[in-house]
Amino acid sequence: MPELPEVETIVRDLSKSLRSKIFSDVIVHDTFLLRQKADDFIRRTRGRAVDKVTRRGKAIIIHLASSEFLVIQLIMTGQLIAGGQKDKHTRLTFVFSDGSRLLYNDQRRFGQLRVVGKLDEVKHFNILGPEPFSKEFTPALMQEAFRKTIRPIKNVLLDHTFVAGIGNIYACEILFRSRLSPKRQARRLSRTEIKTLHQHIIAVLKEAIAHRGSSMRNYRDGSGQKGRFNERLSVYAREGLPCPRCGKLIQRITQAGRSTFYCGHCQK
DNA sequence: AGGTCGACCTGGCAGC
DNA sequence: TGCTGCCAGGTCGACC
Repeated sequence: MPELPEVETIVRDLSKSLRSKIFSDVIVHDTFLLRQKADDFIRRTRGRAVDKVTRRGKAIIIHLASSEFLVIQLIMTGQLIAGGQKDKHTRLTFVFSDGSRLLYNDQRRFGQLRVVGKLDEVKHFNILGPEPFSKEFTPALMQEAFRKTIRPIKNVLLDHTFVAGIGNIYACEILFRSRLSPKRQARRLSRTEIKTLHQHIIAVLKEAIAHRGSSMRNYRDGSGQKGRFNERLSVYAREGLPCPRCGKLIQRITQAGRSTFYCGHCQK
């Protein structure tokens, strides 16, 4: 479900709404999503104060005052909703000492939650590439990564060991803005094209955050609201509609088992 | 070793 | 209405 901009929106909301709250109870309605025994998860959460909330890639990290971390990966359909009514997709209910509640809802049950003492206990974090807004994510680093692969550029953008946080929606949008065909081999990109791509990765993600992310079906922010960026999508989920730049029809192809949307006329 | 594919799970929607 | 098949924002492991 959510990519970097959606998770960043949730993290910013939670940073305010959870500030110095204390987990007074955790009700596990569905143990399937927990990466540890439910009693261990509850024991390490209950009674703990929230220190701060951060993000790594598409994962939400709630720093507990106990120096442990509650790591939440929403994967496809996970939602964290403040207040609201429990429904059939509510998998956990977090109760705070001031009486407020935070629901974890997840239609497809792909989400993962765990409490760890150190972040490197989460295997996923150890293979994750740099954050796109970090200093280390540079055109030079991209060029070095591209040199080593024969894959098309779309597949490389989706590879979280290359850069963290980009998913299918933003991979398509970034390539559209960069006027690059998703089928181009990454290693064939020129220095100038890589620089352009680098700029658009950052610009598109920042713009999406400014619009509180994109809501296709399930994404909601911490207040249960939809994101507004999907109104600005140029190609994603727009097969057969006119390209906003040239008017030719948007095409859909499959790459590495995922849908790619692009304009065959102005993405070269 | 790099790259692709299917599995994971649930539900919405189109087509018949 | 009810069935079938396809599709979905991600990640992981099996396999070539």
